[in-house]
Amino acid sequence: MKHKVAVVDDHTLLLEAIGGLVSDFENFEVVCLCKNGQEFLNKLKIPSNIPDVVLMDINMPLLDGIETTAILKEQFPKVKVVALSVEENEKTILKMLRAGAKGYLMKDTKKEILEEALNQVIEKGYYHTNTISKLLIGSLTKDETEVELKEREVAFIKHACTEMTYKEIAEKMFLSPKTIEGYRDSIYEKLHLKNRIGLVLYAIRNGLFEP
Amino acid sequence: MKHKVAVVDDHTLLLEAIGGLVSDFENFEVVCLCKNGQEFLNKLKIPSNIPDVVLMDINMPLLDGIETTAILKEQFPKVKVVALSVEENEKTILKMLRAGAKGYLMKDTKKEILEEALNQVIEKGYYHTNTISKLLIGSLTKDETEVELKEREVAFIKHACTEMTYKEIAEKMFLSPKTIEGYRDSIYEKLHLKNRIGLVLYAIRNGLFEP
DNA sequence: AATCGAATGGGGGTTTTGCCCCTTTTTTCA
DNA sequence: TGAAAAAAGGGGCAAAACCCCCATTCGATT
Repeated sequence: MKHKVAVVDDHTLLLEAIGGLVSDFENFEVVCLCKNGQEFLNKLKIPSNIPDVVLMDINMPLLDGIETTAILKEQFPKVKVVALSVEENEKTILKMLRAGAKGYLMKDTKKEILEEALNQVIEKGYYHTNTISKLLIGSLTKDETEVELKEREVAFIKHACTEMTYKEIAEKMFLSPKTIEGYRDSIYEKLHLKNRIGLVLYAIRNGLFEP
Repeated sequence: MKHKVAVVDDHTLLLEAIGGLVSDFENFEVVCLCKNGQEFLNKLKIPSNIPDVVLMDINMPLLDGIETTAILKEQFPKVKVVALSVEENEKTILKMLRAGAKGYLMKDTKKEILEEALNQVIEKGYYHTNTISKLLIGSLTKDETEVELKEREVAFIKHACTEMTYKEIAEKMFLSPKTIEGYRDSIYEKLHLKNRIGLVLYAIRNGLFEP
């Protein structure tokens, strides 16, 4: 019997194209094509839609791949998730793996590798390329002090990614300029930043701000 | 007789998947799958590889879609290019169209639309969605004063997208800090920027700097 | 030869930032 | 309830950024 595969990706063309690719594989059949996590989770209410493996994009509207994977892990722990992404940064990949993804395929994967990955996920429960394995090992040694930012700090950072001065940001946030400077100083220390340019780049690289 | 299609995309999986999709279309056959513009242009030396239509990604290593399209337009003006991209900014789309692309497909295209686009490009010579048409019209009314940046200014901007001070940038570029300030001032005026944050955002949004 | 315009560099000013120190108020929690 | 820890706010200072106007050099134009 063929293993069931679902594909979740907001880019319709890729969704259909990858679906087509998978349906050519001998051991697999496509049971579900969805444009985002929300739609996918809804479809799982019909048992015949429940797949063995999900090929999941990370950046999606409504419900992204990381959240979807986390919810899936709770509600359907047997369903394996293979992340399928087009250039992501290290932190995002790690988040996805922590959320419970059993595999991670990069953009430049051949279809034979995709088939191999699906087979391995079914048989061994996971599939990781060398690149991802190294990243995982690296993440263990790296100081995982997981700097966390407060709600107000994140709001401030978003404002800092504009041409406003701190005084203007203070007005926008109904706070004293001195408080804003306080946010800035503590953020700089936590994140080892030297100036506002560094802060803007941090915000962009970590998805706090979309340029 | 079937029309010949080439697909050029650095993401192997997408390349193969889209190739698979196209080869299912009735009027089309895939003659060429390439990972970048360089490889594609090389393959055209063999006449049987010359396609009627090229589905071309924009962001590629070695030779990107815009340059490839421009070269193709010179050497093989009969070959139609349809850009196929995953989230690009307005300016990039316009550059691609100016380079000679006859169509532009966005990420969320259904395969029926892809087939329709290919057919129309063959028959009418072009295919544009409403979104692109509006963008084209908008680009005509918009003040196309095409602010152009000098070579040195672009180099400076790239350095400005780091935590370096202007003095440090000056050292890196073997120039006086005052010259750097001069670059900055003239750029701010040309682009109507208020401060360095604005410059960084401009650089990112216009592809001068990859965050 | 005179002129123009770039590219480069400078003087001097104000504003904004970055970085110390500190106090008051509010929240949390043992 | 009382201590501790936050959040919010403040003073002051040096560095950096911003914004003027101006000088020199050098190659291209006419």
